[in-house]
Amino acid sequence: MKAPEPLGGPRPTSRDVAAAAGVSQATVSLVLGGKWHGRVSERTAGLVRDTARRLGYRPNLAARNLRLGRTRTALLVVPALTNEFFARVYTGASAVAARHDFGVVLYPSPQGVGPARDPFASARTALDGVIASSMATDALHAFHDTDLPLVMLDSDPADRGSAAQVNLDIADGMRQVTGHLLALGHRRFVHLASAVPSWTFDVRARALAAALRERPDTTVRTVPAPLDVAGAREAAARALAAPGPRPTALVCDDDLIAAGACKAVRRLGLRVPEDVSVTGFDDLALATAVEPELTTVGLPAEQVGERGMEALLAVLDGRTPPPGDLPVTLRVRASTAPPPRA
Amino acid sequence: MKAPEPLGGPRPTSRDVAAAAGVSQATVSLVLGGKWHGRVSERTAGLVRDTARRLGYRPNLAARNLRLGRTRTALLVVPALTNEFFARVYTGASAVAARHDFGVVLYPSPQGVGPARDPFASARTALDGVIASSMATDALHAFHDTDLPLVMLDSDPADRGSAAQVNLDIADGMRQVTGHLLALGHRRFVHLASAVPSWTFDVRARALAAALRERPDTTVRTVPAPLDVAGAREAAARALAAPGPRPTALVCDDDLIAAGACKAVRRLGLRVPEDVSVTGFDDLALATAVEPELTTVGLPAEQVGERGMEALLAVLDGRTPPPGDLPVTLRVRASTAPPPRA
DNA sequence: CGCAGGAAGTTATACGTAAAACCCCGGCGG
DNA sequence: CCGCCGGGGTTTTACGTATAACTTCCTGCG
Repeated sequence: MKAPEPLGGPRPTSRDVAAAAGVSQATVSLVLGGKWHGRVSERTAGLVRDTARRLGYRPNLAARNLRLGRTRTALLVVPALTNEFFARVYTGASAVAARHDFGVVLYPSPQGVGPARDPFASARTALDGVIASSMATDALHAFHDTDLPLVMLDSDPADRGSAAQVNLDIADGMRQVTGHLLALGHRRFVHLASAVPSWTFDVRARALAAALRERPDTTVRTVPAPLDVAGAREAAARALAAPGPRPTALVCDDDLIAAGACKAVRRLGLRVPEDVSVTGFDDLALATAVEPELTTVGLPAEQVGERGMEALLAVLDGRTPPPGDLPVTLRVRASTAPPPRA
Repeated sequence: MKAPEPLGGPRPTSRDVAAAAGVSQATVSLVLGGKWHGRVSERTAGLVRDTARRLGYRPNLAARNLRLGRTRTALLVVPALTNEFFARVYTGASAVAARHDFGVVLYPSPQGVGPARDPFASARTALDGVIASSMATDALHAFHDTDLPLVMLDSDPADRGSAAQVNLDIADGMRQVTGHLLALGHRRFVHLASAVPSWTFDVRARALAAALRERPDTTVRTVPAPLDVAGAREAAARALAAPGPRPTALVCDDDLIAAGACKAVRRLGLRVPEDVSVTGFDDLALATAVEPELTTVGLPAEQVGERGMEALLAVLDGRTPPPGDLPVTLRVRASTAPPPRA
């Protein structure tokens, strides 16, 4: 009836449990490991389990990891968790991991770009594999070199190497956005493009350019914008103040940029969407919090994490992860409308 | 000149390095561990380091953790990473950890409430300590029982037990909000209160009630609201549609709720802040993305994480973490104004 | 009666590291 | 000439677990 090791005393080991139960350490390991059928009697197994519970036994994971040579732990590399998209990716990956008795540890790669510092210096535990999201090309080399199974999320197929990949059909998203705006009658576009160099943004730019190239009556200007509302607002303000006819549609690489763009439009005394249409990307919580609600592209972020983790598990299992991009969906809301008749 | 273990071959161990360098494993461990001064000659040390680099040696962390009995890893328990506040807490904790050569692994406690499933089942590595944020009382017991050093963030002092605590001066934040609104002339309040049972929300309610109790000419009604924009909007709509004189100020437990409240107000054809003032809490990115920008209470989320990690390190070091709540700041923006003159 | 074979364990070993304890040798003070 | 010291290592052990290999006992069968 005494508390399980009230304090001070070191944690009980499987040997302690064995001694208390009057069996050998191997038996304890067998029973608690679940693979004792036909090796240990029901009665002994029960006794062992009770004793373990009574002593408050918890297996030493460091020892187990050493013995097994695996840790059932994956490293998830993300640029920044404060970005809702990556928080959702983590959530998805973590959920699948939990289901397979896996753990996920994060490596917040410094500013999402540049030659990330050695992530393994930060990992305090051995890893079974790596899931890297939206990494810059050069940063990836650090991983390719480690012979650890690698899954890349939302990243350039050209960097693929021997890694598995889980990608979003970003290009299709941008095509849908463009199609939607063209159908509404827009012809003069500004692309508020993220300044962060990353495949996920390059694809947006290329898809937009490709779509408009087929329509000679359209114009588009690309303006770089930082990935935050205040900075994006300024960038958008400058874009709108530029000489020449005013653009009727602002195509933004991200919802944060779109929110900033909306503010810039209104600051000029114009209305969204009557005077200027604005589109976002990602469909963050923000998109339905602002007014007007943003027309944007919904990305299945959790699914990216889930598929990423599943791919890693597949690789670890010697299987080949299923190919195929994840579909994205255009969410038409209130920030887009036909251009003014001018 | 050959690549460090191109593939296939198992990772080299310290023994492999020793063999290649023609020294004993102990020497390798000594040199790479950095504590060899006076034990190993400069020349040998250099040789060992070169050999290790050449073979691409990485110490097996599972073995090290086992040997040392410590992992330099902390568990951070958070309700949900998609909540920007907790993502920032993680960021802060992680930064301090990295500086001290520590790791942080997350445990996303299911829906932030209820008797969390055993977090140690999910941790695939042994832990040196736990940082638990905004936990429900009962869920904490699971941790108190483990004899692991525990730091609690933003949680009820009554649940403190033997753990260290890092708290925000939430009550002061709510006092400032209330003071600001009273000074503007508001008298009829609605408190849109989070339905999640948690100390951080209870304090808001108590502080608001206490502040208004001193002013007999005020009225306040408490309306529960979910922690998302859409749900909060509905809750706010119901509150505004209630019989009796319309409230002039909506005090919200969270920026998400405030954003929803703003939308509800406008849906009724009213304006924020001319007809109804709205205040938030947390100062998320959202607060400056919506229009009007939200008057809210800024919480130093990163600092919470930093102080939490520092407190844990202190405890592990046998020191006593410094007490004292972290200050919060009222951010007066555009969503509050004097009430209409009726 | 003898022995195969299964049930129920036990003994022994390996995982890779850190570090305590030990060893050897050259120089130096007594 | 002996003993001692310290620089520069090496040998050895322990950490706690999982599991392969081995033992023992019993039962059933030919």
